[in-house]
Amino acid sequence: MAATPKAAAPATLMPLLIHLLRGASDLASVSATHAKLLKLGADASVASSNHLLAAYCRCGSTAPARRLFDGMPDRNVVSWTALMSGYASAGRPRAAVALLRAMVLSGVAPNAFTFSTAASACARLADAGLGRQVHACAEVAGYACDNVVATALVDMYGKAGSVRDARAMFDAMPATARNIVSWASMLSVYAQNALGHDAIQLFAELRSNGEDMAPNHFILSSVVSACAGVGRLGIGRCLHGMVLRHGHEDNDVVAVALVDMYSKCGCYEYSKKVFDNIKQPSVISYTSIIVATAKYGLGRCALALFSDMVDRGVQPNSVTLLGVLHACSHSGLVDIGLHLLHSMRSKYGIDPCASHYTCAVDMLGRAGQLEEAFELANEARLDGNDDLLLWSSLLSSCRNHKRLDLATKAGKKVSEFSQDVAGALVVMSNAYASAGQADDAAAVWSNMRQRSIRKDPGCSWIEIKDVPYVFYAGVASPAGARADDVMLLLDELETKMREKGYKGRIGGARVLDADEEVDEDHHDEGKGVMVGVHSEMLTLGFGLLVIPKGMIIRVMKNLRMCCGCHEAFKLISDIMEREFVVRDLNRFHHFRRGSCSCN
DNA sequence: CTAGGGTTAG
Repeated sequence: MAATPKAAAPATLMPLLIHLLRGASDLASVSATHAKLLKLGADASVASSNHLLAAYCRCGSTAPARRLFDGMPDRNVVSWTALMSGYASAGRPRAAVALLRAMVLSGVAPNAFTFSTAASACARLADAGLGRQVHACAEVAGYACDNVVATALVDMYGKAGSVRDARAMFDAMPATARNIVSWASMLSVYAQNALGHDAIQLFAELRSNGEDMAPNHFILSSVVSACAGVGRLGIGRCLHGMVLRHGHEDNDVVAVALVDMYSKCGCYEYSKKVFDNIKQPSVISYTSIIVATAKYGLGRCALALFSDMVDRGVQPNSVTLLGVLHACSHSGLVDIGLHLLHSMRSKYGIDPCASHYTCAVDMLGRAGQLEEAFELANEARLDGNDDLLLWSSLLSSCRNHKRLDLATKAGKKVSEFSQDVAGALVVMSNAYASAGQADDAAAVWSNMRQRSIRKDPGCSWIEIKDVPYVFYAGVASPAGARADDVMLLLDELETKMREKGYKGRIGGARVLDADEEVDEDHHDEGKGVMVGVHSEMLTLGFGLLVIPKGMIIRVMKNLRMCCGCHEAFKLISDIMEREFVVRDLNRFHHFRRGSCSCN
């Protein structure tokens, strides 16, 4: 019996169909091909429909894909997976995961492609619960040991914040199954979850037993960003070298990670150099250099970069505008900042959100325009945690400007929240303490103790020959930190500083005047809050001892640097004729010749 | 038909 033309058609049309669809990246040409196919009267085989389905999904058109899918008399695992992947990449991950259940119910067995797609949809949702269900299904179906599925699950657990599960998944993979993507995924899990030290350590493992796996741009960008997070300049520089050796310097993502790393390690000049080498900076490239410039207190310079960006036709996003506001805030450009806040919708089509308002309120507060700050805070009409953050920041400003009346108002607002308010309460306590109301300060502390609220301990660290040394206030120094020599040096410095009119103390216990690093053991009921030597001071002392003259001493801190230490650092830079860069929670201080870049 | 990277106030 001769083959009917209808049966022959798909076989002959298939290569043509694939060719046409491969070049079709927009809805118009995919539907044109679809129409042509229908006109030819070719019977829609499952394979050709799947190709069409995938083409619709590639150009992000899930609606026609869905219509096609619904009209298919037969659907195989490829049809289901193609549609699932279409939903996931079109920003509808929930619908994608729902398809997994539907396909099982309709009697089609998922394969490795299906499970990895489903896992990646759960990653987009950052939903570990749903992800765990997908993991269990994959396990039962025998696909959890497939290396692509396992890697997708590593990524899913990481994006959902379950770092331990991600690592367990990674560890369960046989060493031979771990390829460059598996390593890159695990590294990015650490980097994205602020576990820079773990990322750096895992990278070292990859280097020592990953044989022939040369680090690619995915790995380099993750590890560079891990260095940025923990301020490891030494490793960061070494990675920059690898980037150049492996020819990844033109990769935009790697470049951004380097800009960010240098800026967070206190090397603004290097950040700028890397940025200037980017041929066509993206929004993110511009944003990262604007944020870096802002953190360095170069507000005008940040604004110039911003207008440069707009002139070049690069559309700012919400993060960019936050960076620009931040720049205004830290350089006292209040009017420009407010104008930006109020014109961002009309000029750039971006609605100000909680972070923009908080930044603007902080800007007003910093400038001492506290009444205006209150007004804006009320105008913002935020809710929940956003509102708490905004009022806590305003409370800080009131305290910094010694406006106890307004601080009480803001403090009342803050205490209405039943959430973790440790930071805000410390600020409140210090507001009282600096206003000389030690009893009220002590009352806040005992209230905190009763509610068993604790604050993260402050710590500072420094990198010596690629080894980090971490110091805590009032706690034994790390091994090799020469604690006695450090204390001796600090005492000597204090004497010299006295001669220059310094009134504070750096060597012994004293009244706390900063909103951080409270060592409760030193707390003396009713007499004010006492602390030992601040961690940044210990770290600087150690740095002065071991880092040769002429080299910049780089100190990192997990909280904000306190005013007392800030003053002392300025004097010490003059006395010792040294330069230091301190990176604290949110900015840089470059000390040299008795002054600081932050003014 | 499948897995991975960068910027975010206080």
